[in-house]
Amino acid sequence: MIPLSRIRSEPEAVAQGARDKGEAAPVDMILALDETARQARTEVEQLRAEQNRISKGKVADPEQIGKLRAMKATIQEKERELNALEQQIEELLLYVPNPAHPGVPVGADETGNQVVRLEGEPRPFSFQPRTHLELGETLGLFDFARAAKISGSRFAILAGWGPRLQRALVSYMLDRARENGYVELATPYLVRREAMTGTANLPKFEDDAFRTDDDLFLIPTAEVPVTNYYREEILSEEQLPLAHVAHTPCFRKEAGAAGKDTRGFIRLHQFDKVELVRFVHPDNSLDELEKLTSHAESVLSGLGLHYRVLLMCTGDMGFAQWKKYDLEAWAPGMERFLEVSSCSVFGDFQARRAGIRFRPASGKLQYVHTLNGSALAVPRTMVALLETWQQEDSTVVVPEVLVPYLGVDHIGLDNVVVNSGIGDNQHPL
RNA sequence: GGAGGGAUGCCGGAGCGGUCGAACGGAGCGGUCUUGAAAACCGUCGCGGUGAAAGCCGCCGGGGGUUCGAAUCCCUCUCCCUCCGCCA
Repeated sequence: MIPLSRIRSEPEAVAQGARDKGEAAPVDMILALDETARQARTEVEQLRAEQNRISKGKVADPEQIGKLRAMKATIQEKERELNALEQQIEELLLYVPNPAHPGVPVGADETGNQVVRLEGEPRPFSFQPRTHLELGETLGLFDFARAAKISGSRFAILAGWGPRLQRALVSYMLDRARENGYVELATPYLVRREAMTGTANLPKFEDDAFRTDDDLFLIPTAEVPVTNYYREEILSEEQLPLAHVAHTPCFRKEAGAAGKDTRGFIRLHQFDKVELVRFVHPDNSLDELEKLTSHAESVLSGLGLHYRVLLMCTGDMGFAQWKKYDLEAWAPGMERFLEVSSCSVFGDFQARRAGIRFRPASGKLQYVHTLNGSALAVPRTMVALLETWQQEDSTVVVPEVLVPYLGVDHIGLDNVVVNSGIGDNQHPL
């Protein structure tokens, strides 16, 4: 949340920051309401001061009591007006986006993003690499038809080696994060409205989330429960930076993306993700973003995947982000880069909404800065992995770091996992 | 689901209609002492708004009400705890 004081002191910068992101900030409306509210506040406070002065100590004089009684009615009325104004301002403030850091390139859409670096080598192929869908067909990893039967489109069922590969990836990612100093949390997948507001998924993006009858929301990312972990708390300066990792499913309506990636494993209503979250001192949050990004990257390089790092431009970085990198892994079968991670720093934007502060050695309480990044989104990582490490016979070599987790060094036709016994219902081979 | 109890500053914990922004303890900060540290002692110490400052205003879980006056009384919401029931 952008504090009202900042909107007063630099309204044009805030408005421009919004425009750069392709959004409209209700800055003028806020300023107008604020002007009215300030006048009302002065009036109320003066009346209050008067009231306090008179009623200091016990009041016995009936004349005074009569006067106070009259004042009370006036104050109550004015105060009601003031409260209404303040509430409107608060509500509008929630719709003001976080202006990007000055170092972020201004751009309208993904064409404005900058490739910061390219890492690893695309693996050379002596044959035409297949897509993960073809590989999955051969190896019996996915079952989209039955997923649709049960849950509709954009859901996936993993089968055989599929779920095992997912578990291996998740374990690897979590262990990686722990090595990098992140304390693991296992969180609820349903959260309250306040938590969604804290990370700025609400109020503006309510349509993107699944909501229950009890006004709980299925988390769109572990960012929500983990960032809100320290909600309304005052941390000590020595605790910073705090780093947490969580593996959760993520639920997204993705209403805006209709018609894009409608089939397969790339865009799902539910997918697994390992998320890194950092709570840091405001003085070094930009350095912390580099650190966080490198932690996410270490998973990709560990898996031997070719990837690129993009600095997102203003128009493609989102409502709350201050600066953001995307990590995209190369999928040789599909011949495209897949977004497997977004690493962002939010400044104090989320901390203000969630009330996460710390006590500096001297001076007033300050808001922490928050960061988060996927490390990584599991399905797309799996796609890049399968497509990268496939062999000509459609088997897949398991990257060395995953072998201890998976227990085999390749996924193939010889060791494919099938049902057996009565009522045998084999996956496609 | 049923019956009770509770929510106070960074933390613990008093307060139960007026001088309470809140006793007391701990933590923190400043100091005395010490070669240094610990202990002990002294002092300081809630958050936010507004203001150059003095000050003024608000805040005792959220919202509403009673009253000249509410942390204290009433209503309501949220959360936590205890007991019973149900349940993986």
